[in-house]
Amino acid sequence: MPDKPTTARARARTALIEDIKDAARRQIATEGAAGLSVRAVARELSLAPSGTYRYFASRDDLLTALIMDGYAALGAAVEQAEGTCRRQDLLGRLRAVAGAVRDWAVAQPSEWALLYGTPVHGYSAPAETIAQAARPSIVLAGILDDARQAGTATVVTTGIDPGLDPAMAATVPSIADLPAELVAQGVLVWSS
Amino acid sequence: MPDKPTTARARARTALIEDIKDAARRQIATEGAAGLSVRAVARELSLAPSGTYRYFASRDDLLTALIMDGYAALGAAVEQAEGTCRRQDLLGRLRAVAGAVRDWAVAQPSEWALLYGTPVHGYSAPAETIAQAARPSIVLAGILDDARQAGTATVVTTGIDPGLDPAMAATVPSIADLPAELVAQGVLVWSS
DNA sequence: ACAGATATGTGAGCAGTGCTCTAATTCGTG
DNA sequence: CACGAATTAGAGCACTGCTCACATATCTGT
Repeated sequence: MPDKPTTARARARTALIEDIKDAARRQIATEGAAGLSVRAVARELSLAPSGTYRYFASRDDLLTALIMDGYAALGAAVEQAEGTCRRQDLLGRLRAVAGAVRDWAVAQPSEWALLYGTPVHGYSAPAETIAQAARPSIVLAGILDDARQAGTATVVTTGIDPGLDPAMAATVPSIADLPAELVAQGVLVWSS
Repeated sequence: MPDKPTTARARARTALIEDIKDAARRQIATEGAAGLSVRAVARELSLAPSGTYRYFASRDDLLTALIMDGYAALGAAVEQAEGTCRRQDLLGRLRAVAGAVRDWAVAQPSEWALLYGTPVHGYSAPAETIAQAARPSIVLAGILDDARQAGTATVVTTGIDPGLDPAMAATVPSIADLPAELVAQGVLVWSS
């Protein structure tokens, strides 16, 4: 919760942080996540390369911030889409979630690649990202939970070989179907 | 068909090329594709950084060679696996192909990521790679063709939403099932 | 067997990268 | 107004991909 009467310097700081992230996003869209250059961002904003380190401790930190923003945006989109459906309409909620993911992915391909593409370098997601990253899965779990309580667990269970994902299948037998659907969409998207 | 009486220099060349690729593969396995460093492989082989450029014109060229090798190996594995099945055993051939892909992917995760992960930087696959890349798909197409001729085209068509892949579905209506299966496996693999 | 052509390896050097550190400047507050 | 804190600039280190001129080893035609 940001205080309203913030000092001019603080406002400048948050604004510059946003500028940096925007420039970085722009650069990622054209050069790819691996081509993100702190110096290039600095150039685009006409400030010294070392200046950016006052706002992001490292290139990976910047990347993490972008990823967090991405997960938050995707999570919000998914939650919003699912919220338009009646709670009993399980299949509708499922389709809404899948559609939201797909729409978001095609609308922002570079962001999608950032979230679900092959990890960069030796980058490992910090702990604080998983909370945001889990949001779509939480929505999903909610639907499946309602489905199980309704006794229609196998509502859309397809012919996917159950042995494919032993871990998931063991915990929640009916979880394999939608991930497959999402995954198919995702791959279609980031492969084009 | 390599001539047997090759000159000593030529043999040294091909050997060194193989050494370079091996070192690069090793490095990719630990650092990721983005962390491939020409200088590092040069160090590992105790030769001058510029020396490597006698064998690969650029870092991207090296990467391309590794990708080609990967596709060739995967294609060979798929073809070999499918070859062990009787031609009439369509479902068996399908499972053989899917299993071969999965086994290969788990056995060489870094190679798999190299082939089907998010593209690196601004790297675009040269034309000569597509021939190798198509080999698994060709095997697949062969099975599906046999299936169609046998009149059992919908042998394993699952509940996957046909609208997901309009292009593919339009050309070959029954092609959507196995790719989904493969894709699910692939994502499971490279995400771990 | 001996030139001459050719392939190979070396080292310096350019432009770029992430990141650190020190010095100078600007800004907010007592 | 003056002091302390946040911000910026700039130099510098170690690394990257890549080019070039030069020396060396190897193959080839006579």
